[in-house]
Amino acid sequence: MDESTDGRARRAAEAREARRAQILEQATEVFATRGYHGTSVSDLVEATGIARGTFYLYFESKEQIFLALLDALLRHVRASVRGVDRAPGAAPLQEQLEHIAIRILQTLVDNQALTRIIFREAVGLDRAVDEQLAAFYGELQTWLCRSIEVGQALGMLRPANPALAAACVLGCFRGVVVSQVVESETAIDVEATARAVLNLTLHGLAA
Amino acid sequence: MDESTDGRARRAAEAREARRAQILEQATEVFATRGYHGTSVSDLVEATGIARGTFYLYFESKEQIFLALLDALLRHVRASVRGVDRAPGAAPLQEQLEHIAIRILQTLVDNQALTRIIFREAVGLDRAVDEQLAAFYGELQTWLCRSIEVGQALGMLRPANPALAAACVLGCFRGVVVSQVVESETAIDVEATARAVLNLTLHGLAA
Amino acid sequence: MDESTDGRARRAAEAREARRAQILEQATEVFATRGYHGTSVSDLVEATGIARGTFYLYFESKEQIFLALLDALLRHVRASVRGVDRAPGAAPLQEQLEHIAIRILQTLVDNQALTRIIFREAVGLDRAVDEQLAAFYGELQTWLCRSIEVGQALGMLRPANPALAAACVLGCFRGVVVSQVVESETAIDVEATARAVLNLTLHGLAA
Amino acid sequence: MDESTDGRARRAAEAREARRAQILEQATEVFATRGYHGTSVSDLVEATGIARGTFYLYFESKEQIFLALLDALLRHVRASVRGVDRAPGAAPLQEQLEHIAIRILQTLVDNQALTRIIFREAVGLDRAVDEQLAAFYGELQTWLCRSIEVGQALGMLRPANPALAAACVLGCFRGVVVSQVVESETAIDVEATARAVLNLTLHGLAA
DNA sequence: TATGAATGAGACTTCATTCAT
DNA sequence: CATGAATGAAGTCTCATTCAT
Repeated sequence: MDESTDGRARRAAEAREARRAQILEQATEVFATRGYHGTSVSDLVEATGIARGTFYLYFESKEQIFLALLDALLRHVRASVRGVDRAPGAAPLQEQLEHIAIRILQTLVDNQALTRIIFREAVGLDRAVDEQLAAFYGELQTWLCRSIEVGQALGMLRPANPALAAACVLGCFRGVVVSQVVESETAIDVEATARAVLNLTLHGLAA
Repeated sequence: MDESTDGRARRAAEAREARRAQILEQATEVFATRGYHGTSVSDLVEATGIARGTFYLYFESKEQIFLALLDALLRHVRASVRGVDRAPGAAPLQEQLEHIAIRILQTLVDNQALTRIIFREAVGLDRAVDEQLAAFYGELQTWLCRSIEVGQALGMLRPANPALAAACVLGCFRGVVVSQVVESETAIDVEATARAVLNLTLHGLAA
Repeated sequence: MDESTDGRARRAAEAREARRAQILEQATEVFATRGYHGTSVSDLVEATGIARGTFYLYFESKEQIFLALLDALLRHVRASVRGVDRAPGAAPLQEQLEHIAIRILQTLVDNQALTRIIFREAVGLDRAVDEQLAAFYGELQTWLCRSIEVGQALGMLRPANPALAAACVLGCFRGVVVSQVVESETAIDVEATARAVLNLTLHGLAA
Repeated sequence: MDESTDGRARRAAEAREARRAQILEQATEVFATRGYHGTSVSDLVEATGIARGTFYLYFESKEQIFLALLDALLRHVRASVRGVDRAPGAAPLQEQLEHIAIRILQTLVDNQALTRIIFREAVGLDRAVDEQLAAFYGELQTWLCRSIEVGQALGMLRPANPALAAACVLGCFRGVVVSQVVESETAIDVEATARAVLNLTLHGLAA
């Protein structure tokens, strides 16, 4: 009986998780299309075909489902960034950065709808969302800043205000993502794009 | 009587325009502080000290006053961009770009509140606002793209996908503006910053 | 087989009744603590440890379980009131009233939670609850009125509007119950309290 | 111009107050008929013929308008109770009490709808309402308790637990109010009723 | 019988906009 | 022109009840 009970409970939990994931997925589409403020809970339940009350069975509020969405993408992106190896015997920084760039870009391409939401809704939503995003960009900026400082210390990068350079690189990357992922409907060559961006970032546009 | 009527009418029109400008200016502060969705018409009339009804004598709607704001900044920025001289005998492209960068950055610094609004509220507001912004970025992107193509044709810039490079440059610039103007409270050295960005853009980060 | 079927049915009915009683008991506590409107069906099923659906197998609705609760207490109180003996050789009215008062007060003390519910939630809930309570108070008032009239006819009570006097006595008793049972947490001396109330009711406060 | 401005402002304030009072009055009827929980903001705006939003122009919430109602009655009742004179040369306590009883009863009769609300809705509404009522009853009980102690010290009242006696008197009065004002539709003789109650309270029912 | 996920009517509240003064 | 009270559509969220398993 324990077995059957456990089995039932497990199946229920799985079903619940599946349902939640399904709602989340469809909500992602709606948010990506209509924006955060343009999306009402009515829109969400209509899109998912569930009842108004059912929505609140799975998510506390509109803000919470959006935060869950955000979380999902940020987890992906953070995972892409992790794995930098500054140890002596490791691959050269440029190569590592290239892989990181490719991984991040690939993640964003794979989650186009989420990416659209984040890059379009930027800020000005709920306080919680703003903070989450600000914290994420802060992390990214800090990590990039450190990496640049290391590169400069190693003589691989030119002297330049690291914070400014980090903002520059981050913005550059962001610009490419916006134009290639957010606003474009056509598929892109992730590797080539990532390499091109890194190339421009490292060696500039001048002949 | 015509004269006096005209005079009265002119003075009235001027007074109206002055009042409108004054409302716009104060609204800018409010929008910059609270964001578009966080700002209610109540906030606006409270900040400007006019009556609710009066607001609608000067602006059709909350969306329209925001569009007017947007317009004001975009006009400024457009004016900064114009004036590129591709004629022979003109100043070298790099120098011209430097001046443009300085002018644009200066414009954004001078209109910090408006800049904050545009860079924070980005998109996802009203359709009209989105379209206006998209059109502006489109212009900028196109202009940059052409400039890069010209530079490549002249052999001054390396071969690279011009659209991608334009996105990169635009994003880079945007990143710097966000970190130095939007999110920072301290005054910056506009010329130095503009030069640094252009330098990084043209010659890259690598040693 | 008939026998075994009957036995099974009987045992099932008993089990059902036991379960119902158990739910009722726990619901009483919840209602007493949180009030009728402050108690949700969720609170009830949580407190009783049954599933939401199960609740509706035993009670038609939230209103019905509350009516059942009410019924339980009113049955108790009614039983306490019954047994007045106006026959010639019976104990004197005062003594009888004293016993009745003691019995009623004891019943209310023994069912403190239920008493709290009834005296706090008074009226204004559902129509059915209101009617039930109104009918009960009507009964009590009528019985008291009759008793007073009898007392007056026997020359034991002073002339006074019997309905008014009944309202007075009922209210007096109610006031004591509220202050001693509903709002107080400490145990009271039921007999002494009942006697004191009756004493005040019969002989007044004046020296 | 100051005058006209002041005049306009004053008239506006008066109009506002009048409107508020009108809403309050009609809301009182609705609450008295349907009870607190049975009354929705929709009911209120429907009864007053105003728009949904207009309601919130005058009252913060459903709870607040109810508290305003409560306040109105409690102010009346408190005013009736004040004015007890324990000075040496003052009127005898009984006479004073009689006047107080008359005044309070008259107040309740004059505000029948409000009285109904308070005596029916008793407790279990919002925390704020509960507290307000509890505080009021506490005051009354305390005042009565003190008065009884004084009477006992003066030898005018028999020895008895003052708190119990106060609960008794309060309940007695309450009972009469409920039966004569709340549940009855016919007009009553306030003075006679008040005297009768006081008489019963002081001298009891016994012959 | 027992379960608990699903339902959807309806509650409260906000706010962009209008209009009589 | 100026005013600000009034409007009501629309939004978020709750909860008593149902029903497929």
